[in-house]
Amino acid sequence: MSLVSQAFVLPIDQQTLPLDLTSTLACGQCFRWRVDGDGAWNGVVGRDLVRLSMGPEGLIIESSTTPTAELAESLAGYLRLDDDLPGLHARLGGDPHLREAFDNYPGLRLMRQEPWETLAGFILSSTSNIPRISKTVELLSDTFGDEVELDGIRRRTFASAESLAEAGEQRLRELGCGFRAPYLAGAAEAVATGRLPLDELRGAPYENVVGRLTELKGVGEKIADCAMLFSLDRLEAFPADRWVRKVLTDLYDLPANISYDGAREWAWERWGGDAGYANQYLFWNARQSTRPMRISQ
DNA sequence: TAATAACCTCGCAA
DNA sequence: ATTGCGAGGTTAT
Repeated sequence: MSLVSQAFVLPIDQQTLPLDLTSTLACGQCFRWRVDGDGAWNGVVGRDLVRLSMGPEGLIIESSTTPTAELAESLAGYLRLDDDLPGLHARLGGDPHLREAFDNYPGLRLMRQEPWETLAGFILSSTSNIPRISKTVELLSDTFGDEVELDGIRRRTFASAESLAEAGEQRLRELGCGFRAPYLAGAAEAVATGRLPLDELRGAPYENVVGRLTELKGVGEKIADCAMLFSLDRLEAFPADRWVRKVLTDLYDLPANISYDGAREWAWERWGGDAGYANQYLFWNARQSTRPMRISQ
């Protein structure tokens, strides 16, 4: 088994360090991870095509570049393995609705994705759905990304901001972006020119980051919150979409017409810096129990 | 400040 | 197979 010999195993103790690849990679925070026939997940992280699966001793990592301890460390950051999930479950588990979500998806983790890919993906999410977003993101990558190969699997890196800026609105419309095409092209231009330095936003105050992101046409508070929560280390971000808002009204008795800011303030009072995790667990639990998504391809 | 229509196209259900 | 509906929001009125 030459494949196994090339794999790197990152020890995982599910008791102290729970990790569930399926819920983490399928819960709607990322758009480019797929399960293959063996039940392993493959996705592109930076310039590497990576294949992940859970073995008895931990996370099995294969990569288009030789899997090393350094890559494993990088993926540990990508999967936010440093987040204390048991602690989170203990802090918020008194809430019966979160308790249910924790019990259903105990190893669901937020991720630390690349800011540009995340922002672009969620610009495309506007009035759309996960299958369509995934398809468009993949088409953009197939068109503008660089090929990477692992054990016969061929994928491409995500389309750079430069490539999408150069492509322009009309080309992005041809590739199925619809009315989001000018938004994506504009964001790509801002990032490519350095006018919007995404990586420098990581440490800035919350309101400043929201302010910078929402300067972009097509990026409102919800999409800004998604980019912040899924890629910019802002775990307090609370991207209340229609599913989460329905949870807030149906399960927590908040008024249906509560403002976006009102929902965020309410979440911060209740969950503080854990608001982002609460959001994702509630989103995925509601989404799966209402209209379960088929996890495949 | 708050409500409403328009925006592209595609996936999915009937 | 074909049709019709609604989709993880934002902007413009």
